[in-house]
Amino acid sequence: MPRERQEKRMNALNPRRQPIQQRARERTQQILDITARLLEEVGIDDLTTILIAKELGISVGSLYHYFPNKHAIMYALGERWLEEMTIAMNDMESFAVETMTPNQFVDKAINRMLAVYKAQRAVLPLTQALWAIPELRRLDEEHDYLVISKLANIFERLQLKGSRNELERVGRIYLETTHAVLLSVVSQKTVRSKRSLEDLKTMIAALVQSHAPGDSQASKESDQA
Amino acid sequence: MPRERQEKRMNALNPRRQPIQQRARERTQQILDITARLLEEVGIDDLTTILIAKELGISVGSLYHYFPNKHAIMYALGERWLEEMTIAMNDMESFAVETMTPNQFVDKAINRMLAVYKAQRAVLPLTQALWAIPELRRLDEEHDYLVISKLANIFERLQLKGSRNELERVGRIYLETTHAVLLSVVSQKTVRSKRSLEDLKTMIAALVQSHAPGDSQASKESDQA
DNA sequence: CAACAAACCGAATTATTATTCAGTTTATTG
DNA sequence: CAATAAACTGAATAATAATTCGGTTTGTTG
Repeated sequence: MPRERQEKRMNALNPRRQPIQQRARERTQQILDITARLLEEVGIDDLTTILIAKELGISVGSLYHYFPNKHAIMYALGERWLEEMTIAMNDMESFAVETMTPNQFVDKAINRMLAVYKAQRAVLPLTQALWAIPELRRLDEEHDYLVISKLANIFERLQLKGSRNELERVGRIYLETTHAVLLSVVSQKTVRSKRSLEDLKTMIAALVQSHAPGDSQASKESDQA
Repeated sequence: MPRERQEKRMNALNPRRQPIQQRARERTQQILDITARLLEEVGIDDLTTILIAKELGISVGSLYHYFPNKHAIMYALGERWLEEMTIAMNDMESFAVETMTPNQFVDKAINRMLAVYKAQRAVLPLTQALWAIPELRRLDEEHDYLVISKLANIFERLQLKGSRNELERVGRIYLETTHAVLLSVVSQKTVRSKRSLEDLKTMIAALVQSHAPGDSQASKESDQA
């Protein structure tokens, strides 16, 4: 019963075929690489199929030989991103969380996430596109779900307080904050970049700490009294 | 020497005229209101001039009577946003910062910022558009500059450590974090929303604290030893 | 090397939208 | 109530970009 590739949904967004020839397999990658570079350079609005083709030195016709439409290329880029993130989150889950303090976990986890952001080009326009283009929205949601649920798993192992629902809410705050600040971090020069990364760790550590047992969010409350 | 309106730059993005008749002044506002609503509902990509006109019950021609082009409408929306933010930042600057603890300041400052985000429709698509559309980029930069420099002023008054440059870097982290999390906050229901707001305050408080004199970022370092 | 398929080409087609403009209606004013 | 300007109309135009398709070149295979 050969049905390896049957999980594929959204036919209109998947590559036309699994390329037969070596050359073709390379082309598919080239298209994605060039598209990522152009996305970074010119932004989503000026990213046209003609531009991609020209930059690659092939014709638009050839481009459409590999992808059924423009969104399919973006979709493939989004899948790449999601895969990287999946690996990273699995890495995090395999940390010996139980033997770590929350701060130790945060330190390692943020470093791991930073590596993903550094490796991937065009993170900002890509993630914006995943949100803005209805056909790609599902990928964005999958991404968020992945990160948030894995984080919630880890939060449980760290013995944080609160229901599953609550831990997932904290996961979203973690995600949004980390995403926003890492975008700054990767665009800054070394010294500033390093300091901003420290700031991020400080903030996320405070977030996690505030949900640890034995913390009654005391610092703020007492001030307000 | 009457030259009231001479600060206007970018003729192509400003309204065609200061409307003479009452009706017309209302129209200008209506256009902005409808555009903001549609921006929220359909997103930037499906926001067409025809749609705006139809939704308002006027013709495209009329739309162009008020604004020279589509970007000018977005630009006006961006200006509105920038004005709100300017008022908010001035408010913050007028806090009696010197008599407050950092945490007290953060509490009030975040509340003030939340009010801006709650009052404005379509914050996410609007800010994305300001970033993505070259003609509007200047507004985005003005916005960032406004917030960051005002924050840096306040940080100085709070006696935070570091050069002006460093305080502005911290201002950016403050801005990015607050923006990202407030977008979540305004989209959540009451209970979750309230908790996320608390989380934001916790994180920002930690950020500010870590730059206060007498703090050697001890908590994280000691853990890593 | 013939036959077949994979890759490729790029001009032509299609679709979508912003923008214009020649006129019409509505308000203001002397 | 003319006369003038403000508001308005919507079909026509212009520009841009995605997508198609008939045909060519290149690679593979028996």
